[in-house]
Amino acid sequence: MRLPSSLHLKESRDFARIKEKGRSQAGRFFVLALLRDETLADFRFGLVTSKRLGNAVVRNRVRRQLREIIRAHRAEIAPGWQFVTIARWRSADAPFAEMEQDWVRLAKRQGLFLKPAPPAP
RNA sequence: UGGGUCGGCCGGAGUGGUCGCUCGACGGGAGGUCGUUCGCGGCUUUUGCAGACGAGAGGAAAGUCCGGACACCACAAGGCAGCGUGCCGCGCGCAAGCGUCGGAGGUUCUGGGGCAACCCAGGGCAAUGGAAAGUGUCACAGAAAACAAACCGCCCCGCAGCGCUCGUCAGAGCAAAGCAGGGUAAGGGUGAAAAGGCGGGGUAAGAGCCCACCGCUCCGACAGCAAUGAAGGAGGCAUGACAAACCCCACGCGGUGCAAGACAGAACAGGAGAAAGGCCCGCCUGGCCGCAAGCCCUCGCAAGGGGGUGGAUAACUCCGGGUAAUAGUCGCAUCCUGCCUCGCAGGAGUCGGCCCUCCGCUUGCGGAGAGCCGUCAGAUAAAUGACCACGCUGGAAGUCGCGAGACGGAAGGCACAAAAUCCGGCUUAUGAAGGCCGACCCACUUU
Repeated sequence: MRLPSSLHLKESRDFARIKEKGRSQAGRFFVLALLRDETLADFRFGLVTSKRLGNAVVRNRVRRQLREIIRAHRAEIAPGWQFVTIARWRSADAPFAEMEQDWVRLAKRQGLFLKPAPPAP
């Protein structure tokens, strides 16, 4: 399952729009904010890792781990969503399995997934 | 020679599996075009491919301290502001800064002396100008913390009078608790720090109030290149700490940084502002650019000058991406040389692959060399990795044993930190093995 960078949200106004018009929910490690966009054939995602998380190395690692989580669940994500995942400070040194669990729980509760998720491959 | 401890420098973390990201070029598909023997081929453009191949963070990429390349600003004057540096000498460096160098003061530790304050010697440490120019801060505790302070205690005076003594029973004297006023910084207690220390005199009690010694402050012959030291003299003692808070002083510095800047891009102008200002330049002085045409007044023979009116043009600033373009392009990717000069060619080097020759031998590995092919980090909400297993380190529980110990292997740990135009220097952070250098200690050997 690939995850090219063309799915990334890059414009700062996209982030602002999701923050302003979308809904959000906070978990233990992340905040998930999302907004419907029916014109999209697939989905778009953005990541936010603030300086509160740590230095550049820590921020980069959390971003990569988040990309890995999203990549692993790409097939389950319903098309037409724009969503932003904001890393909270606790995620700086969290185990990967717990981060994934937290993100999946948020995604399910916000209806990001297509249907009851099939068992992970 | 061996071992150990400490310090400095170099070094920059292993293996495999599954999956992923960015870039390059290759192949495939599609379009265009040219050729065609109608099979297809050449060139070119473009898009996606869960296509194959190759490459892909550092010694500090960090801090942004210094120097340079490169680009723009009007070659950029003076002052302020801002930024940087900060004991002295010597050496290196343009500078930041550096030094197994020498010295000065400070502070701290150890040893010695002293009742103590403090002094002497040795070692360590530090961004070590200024805290009597000014502002600010100093928690908690404590009565009081910076133009210091009276809680307890001590002392004096007054009121009061438990009670005691004497008594000629009239009274007299002493006098505790308590209350009011005052003195006092010796003692207690608090604190990181309590207004110099100790001894003596002195006093109602005390106090540099006075005296000796020690310390301190000021002046300072003289010594030293200097930091600074200091004979001597004066002063009863003032001046708590922080300048890595602002600040003051001295010295140094064109500014802005690839978000520079160029192209697409039309500039003989797309929109908005700007109603006289804008720029150098954050502020002032100074300078440069601009303040249109038209009209009126005025000076002048004239060219032209001055003033007013006028209007929204100018300098300048900001925004946008419809056309065009588009996940904008270039700048921007090893080095050198050449040019038919800006994208090609040649050469050199790095790494990888294939193959050949030679050498060593553990006989399938290591080393050397030649050839061919490929490659040279280039992201931009920012790729260069994620996960798992092994590995290294670590040694818990538990088991065995009288015990010494043996078996056992859990948790934890495997750094600091990520390019952002490029190069050089500096500083700071930091992990294993291993290597080098220096100091000290111990043992042995030789002289």
